[in-house]
Amino acid sequence: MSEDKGKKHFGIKDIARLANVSIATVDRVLNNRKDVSDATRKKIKDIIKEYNYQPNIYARSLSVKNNLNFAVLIPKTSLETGYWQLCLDGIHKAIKELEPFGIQTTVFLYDQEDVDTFAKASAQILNGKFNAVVIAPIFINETEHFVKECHKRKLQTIYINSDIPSKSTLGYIGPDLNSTGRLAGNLTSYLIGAGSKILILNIAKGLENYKYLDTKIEGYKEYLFNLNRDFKIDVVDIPFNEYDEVEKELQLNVHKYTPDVLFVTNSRVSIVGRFFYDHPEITKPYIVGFDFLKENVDYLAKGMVDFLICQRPDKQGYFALNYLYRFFLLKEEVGDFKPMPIDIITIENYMFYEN
Amino acid sequence: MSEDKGKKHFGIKDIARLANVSIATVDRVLNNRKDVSDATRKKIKDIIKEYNYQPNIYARSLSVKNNLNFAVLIPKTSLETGYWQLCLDGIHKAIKELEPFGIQTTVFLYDQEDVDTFAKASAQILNGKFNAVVIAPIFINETEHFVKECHKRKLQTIYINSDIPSKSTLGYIGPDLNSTGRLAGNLTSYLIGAGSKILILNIAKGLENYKYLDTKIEGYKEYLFNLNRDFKIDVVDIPFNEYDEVEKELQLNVHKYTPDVLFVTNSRVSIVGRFFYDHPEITKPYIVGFDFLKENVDYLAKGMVDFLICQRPDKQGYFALNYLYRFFLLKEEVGDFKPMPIDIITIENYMFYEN
DNA sequence: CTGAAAGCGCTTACAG
DNA sequence: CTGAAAGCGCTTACAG
Repeated sequence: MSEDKGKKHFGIKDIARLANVSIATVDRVLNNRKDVSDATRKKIKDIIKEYNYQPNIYARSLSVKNNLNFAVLIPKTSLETGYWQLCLDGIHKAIKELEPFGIQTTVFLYDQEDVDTFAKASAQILNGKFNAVVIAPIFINETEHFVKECHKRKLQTIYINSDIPSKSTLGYIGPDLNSTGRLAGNLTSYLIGAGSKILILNIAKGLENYKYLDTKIEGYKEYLFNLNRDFKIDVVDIPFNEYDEVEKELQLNVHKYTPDVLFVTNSRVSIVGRFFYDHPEITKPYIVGFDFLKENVDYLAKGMVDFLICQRPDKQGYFALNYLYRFFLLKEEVGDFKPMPIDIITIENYMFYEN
Repeated sequence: MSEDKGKKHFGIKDIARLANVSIATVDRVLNNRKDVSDATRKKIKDIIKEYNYQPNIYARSLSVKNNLNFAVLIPKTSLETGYWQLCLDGIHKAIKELEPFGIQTTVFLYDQEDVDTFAKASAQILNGKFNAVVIAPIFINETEHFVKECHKRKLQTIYINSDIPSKSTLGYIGPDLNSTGRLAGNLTSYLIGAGSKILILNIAKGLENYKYLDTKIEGYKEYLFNLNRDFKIDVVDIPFNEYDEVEKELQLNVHKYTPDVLFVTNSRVSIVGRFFYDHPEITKPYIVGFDFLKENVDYLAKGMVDFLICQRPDKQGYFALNYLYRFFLLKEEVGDFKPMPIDIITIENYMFYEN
């Protein structure tokens, strides 16, 4: 009926006493260093196991004088999307937590519409004295080139937000994009009957940079196709410009396709919400889109957007650095793929979403 | 294009040097203790502000010798529901993290079908030397009595999982139960057309102990009623017994009501999933229920359950203790209501839900 | 292969 | 009102 937790901290000193050695020797065993006889090593290991010794990581963080330098290379926040700001928020949270451990982190931001800024920033990183770099691989070829150079210099790499074929050393942390699409398909399937019309909307500038949208769309279509419910699915690309121009395109396509569901493949779903809000004369289809941005949530709250699928960019940023910390300091193995949860937000749970 | 983070830690020593005082005096100012002249206090405060001094909480945790004792009073895990096990998992995680700060936590488990066990455990807590207690207030009157006694003894209290009218000193951490019901209503509304039939199922032993289910049901009905879509809603209580008996009840009620949606108000939704899995001859309605328990997820994965609404019992447990830590050690103000996120899980995102 | 000592950035008696 | 010193549990040179 009651579980007790007692015992004052059983520390390195206690081990030393029990083993009749100095604390330095215990430390050597704890950190798997050379220069300990097998006999004492075994004796100490046994005591550690017997007493279930847990090191005090705070004491360790105090005494250890790390000199780790991490770099972060992600797109800068643009007016069009606050998505990367959320990611940056998570990164700053991690930076603050990591500082007491002697870890310095430098953030490099590039313009995702200007590959030169990526090249320049990545060159800076290569010339710096970094131990690891967190990369959002928007430019696939340039990233491939960059990580190759990193690996030559023994610089660890980790991807966030989307994965690419050329491997980083520490894997990828972010959503499974195919599943993200499948989830959108799953939600869509609950909204409409057999034979309904679905319009997939890509609203973006320079679509060539957004290969990962294709993965989402594949998952979406595949899921719906396998239901055998004879949905009519069309895909339309709309360049992201002034609202007025996007509106014109929306008007055209909505009239052309009269969809029952609109699936917006990225965080620009608020634009579509605004469109139907401004045009109450047009029957609103169900609308599914991405990301917990203020403007998206506004139209969710107004009932214009039905489902927002969220992949926690803040957590991605936070955990990317957290994994680096664990890799370097705690020597933990890190798996190749660290999937992020994929959250579903509606008008009835958005107010509790933030922590 | 790049944000720099530099500077070795600016510490209490640096402040002391700049202010021409000893570190003890700086410490006095930092911790708002008496016995410092206004002049030096101001000088030090200015330096702290100017250099944006951030204390190293790890160093603090090392040197401070806290003697805090927390108690946790929650239902024990029963065979029928792993819900409280999840909560306990989060609590154990927090206990481990809090130990290095000199915080001892004792868990008391009571049987939610036996009020005597609650009385006995709460008496034990009152006789102990605790500074605070985390309470899951299943027994409303007994909890009211207990917290009154706690408050007489200057014992801080905090509720988790569900709230009750008699106030704890540190508020409530958990879901907004009315919203939880509304969210279930919201999802339901996407599944069915006007005039559809909905059956609400309470499957529980000793229903009188589960007042909080009523709050969920209220939110659910209210949401659906306000849509004016002429849904037919019925509520049925089924005592929780052997599966065979529940099955019989289910069979009766499904035939009687032929619902289009089944809303199971607690975590016993796997039973309903199993029922339709075992009876493929009966047309399965849409099924909405609660909680990320293994057996529920199994039937979600099998396509028998459509939506699971999850209120993160693990996080509730973790954060309850985390709040106590912040209240006592960081002197943070804690709000009255700390809402938990309400998550939606389907067959397409459950595999990424756990962290 | 092993140990004594200093130090990480704080807090806490204790002495003045 | 103020300061010198010890100590929290570790790690890190340095000496042997």
